[in-house]
Amino acid sequence: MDRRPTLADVAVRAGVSTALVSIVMREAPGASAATRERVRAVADELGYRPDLRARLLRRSRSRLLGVVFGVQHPFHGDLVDGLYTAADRIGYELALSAVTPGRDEQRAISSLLQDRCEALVLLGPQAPTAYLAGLAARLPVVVVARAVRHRTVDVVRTDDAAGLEQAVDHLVELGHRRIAHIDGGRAPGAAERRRGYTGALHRHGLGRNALIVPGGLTEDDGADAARALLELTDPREPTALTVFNDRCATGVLDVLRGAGVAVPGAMSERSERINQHSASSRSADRAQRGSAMSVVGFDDSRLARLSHVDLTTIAQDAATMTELAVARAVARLDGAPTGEREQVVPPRLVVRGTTAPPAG
Amino acid sequence: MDRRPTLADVAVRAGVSTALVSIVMREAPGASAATRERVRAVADELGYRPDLRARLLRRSRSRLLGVVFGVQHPFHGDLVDGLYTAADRIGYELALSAVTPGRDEQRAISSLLQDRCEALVLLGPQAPTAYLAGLAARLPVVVVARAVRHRTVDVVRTDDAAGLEQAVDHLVELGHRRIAHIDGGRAPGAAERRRGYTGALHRHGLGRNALIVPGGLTEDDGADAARALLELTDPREPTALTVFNDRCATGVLDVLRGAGVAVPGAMSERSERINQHSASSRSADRAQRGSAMSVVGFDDSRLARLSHVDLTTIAQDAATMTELAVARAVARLDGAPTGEREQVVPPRLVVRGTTAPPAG
DNA sequence: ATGAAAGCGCTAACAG
DNA sequence: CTGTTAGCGCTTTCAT
Repeated sequence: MDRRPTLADVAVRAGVSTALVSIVMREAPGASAATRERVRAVADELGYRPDLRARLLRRSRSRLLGVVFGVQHPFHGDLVDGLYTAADRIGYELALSAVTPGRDEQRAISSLLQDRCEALVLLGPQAPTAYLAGLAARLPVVVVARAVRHRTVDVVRTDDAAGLEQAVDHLVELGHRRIAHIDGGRAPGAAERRRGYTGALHRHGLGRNALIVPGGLTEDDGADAARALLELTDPREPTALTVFNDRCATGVLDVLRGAGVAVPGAMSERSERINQHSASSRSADRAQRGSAMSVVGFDDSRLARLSHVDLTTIAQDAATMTELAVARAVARLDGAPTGEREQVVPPRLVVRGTTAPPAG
Repeated sequence: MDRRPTLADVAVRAGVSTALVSIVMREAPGASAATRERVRAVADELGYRPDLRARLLRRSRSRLLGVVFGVQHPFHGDLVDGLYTAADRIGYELALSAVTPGRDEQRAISSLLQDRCEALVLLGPQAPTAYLAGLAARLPVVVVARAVRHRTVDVVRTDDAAGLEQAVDHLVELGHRRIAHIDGGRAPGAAERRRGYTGALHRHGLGRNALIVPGGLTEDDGADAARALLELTDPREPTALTVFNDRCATGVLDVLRGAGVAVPGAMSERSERINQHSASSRSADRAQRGSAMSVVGFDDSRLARLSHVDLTTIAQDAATMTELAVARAVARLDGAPTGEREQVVPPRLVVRGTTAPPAG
């Protein structure tokens, strides 16, 4: 396997200068149609591919956006997809750097810095604000899906509070009065969602019924929270749940259904059967009374859309968010005047199978 | 925000030549301790970071490995993690390129080619063998988790057939006689796993009971397959299932449990309750008879390890596979003598909650 | 141990 | 329209 062909190789073979080849390859103006034709033919024949690194090295502007994402998070997958699309549209490349169990955020960012990215897009970063601020002093930093209050850091996030208000409104409209929230702890967005939940409950005069159960952002966190909920012996025992995110909601659903608590939706066949037949356990009591538990998630990740999950959820508008994030990063690079540091995208309620009026 | 510091900036500030700074930054021999100290101090002070692109451009060898992965696949996340570790250990960098709903494999590979990666590591690629072969003519290509029979393509994969044999052995040992397989269609590894399943059944003299249900690699595929299975009125009605992968198994589990079919494991509390109370539907009949369905997945992705899933599964040894993949890529680059094109890693049965002896 | 100089593959002025 | 030239930031001889 010999050396890859270079611009010079193509130039020699085509009998022109390297500059001309460069022009043709970049589809820049300044070459005759005939030359273009010939150069392209030779390039194809040689299997020539421009060396991006050399190109970027030479260019003052690298047109490279660094992206840090969590390899575990389904929603990050959706965001990465959107980022590719958005970057592509305006001729930017993406450099991906993953946060994995064995590779922390710090390293992910650090490697991107070496790649000469012009700006950084961080998906739900864990790093403290101070660190992000330090980073932003070196190059434009756009944080997605997390609130960061600092004047040098751009933020694109969903209106988490509004999302939870929509969720609560939906449930109240269905007739629910006792609605609990399984929260995300210190996860990005969790505080805002808690706030939205509490606010909405008060607005509906249900402040007394507020109940926040510690959760988290993984399925296991949801499972734990659901188990805790099942232990609850309390007049405020809820008929509906708003859950921090879809992953967590999945865990909740599994445990609830596993414990015989009816959850509306695709599985209702089973639920009905359970409702017909009494049993001795607490959760069966619940079933016996004909009660059911409605569940609302957050994100509208692919997870929620699965037919067997069919989760009512608050959709984050990944397409818009990624579009804004890329646009903002580029605006900073161009020194264009920009508006607010923080861009808040409205969420959207997606009603699926897991919500229904309370039984009884 | 002014220009990032370069080698030259550091050199001037430290009062030495750029060559010396280069030596210090690379920790190469040829500089006094005092100089090292001073240069490093200045570099830190300036926040200097070597430009990877320029470095790679100059170096003949880029020490860059391109990785194509599917942003949707949890198991690819595990592999990426392992690849980072393996590459890191031998001083290679990784360039990640994602396959997303809006970005196909072709583009993912193409962008890596421009990045001057020295070799490509493809995780479960969909591309036809011919295309991969063409690629391998240009640079070393290591395919992970898919069988490709071509003399120029390196392959690191799990012994899929052996994995399914282990799964079947485990179930037979528990006493199951009617074991069905939900397969992965044309997904990487699916054919081998089917073969392993069929072979193992024959070995146990259960060939007559073989039943292969069309599935796929997503949760939805599993859900569909499970529904099809529930419709089954057949003497061969199984008491246990081997499923193409963990994702698919998750869908299967949800539908089975939703239909009231007892599956062993964390959820058994509910299952027992159901078993006590008869109902009219087919699946309830199944429950009434005290039957249960054991389920075995494949991959041992994080999904299987979730407490509420607790899936018995065939573990792919991601750490070993990634280690081998990187080692092989580098061996090709070094022109080192290598062994077989195909390296097959043994899988390992991980018994968790979803398998138990057949009821009755 | 240190420095000068060449050049990796490409683009951007400028000259013709 | 085409060619020449000068670097981008770094590594690597080869001198000193």
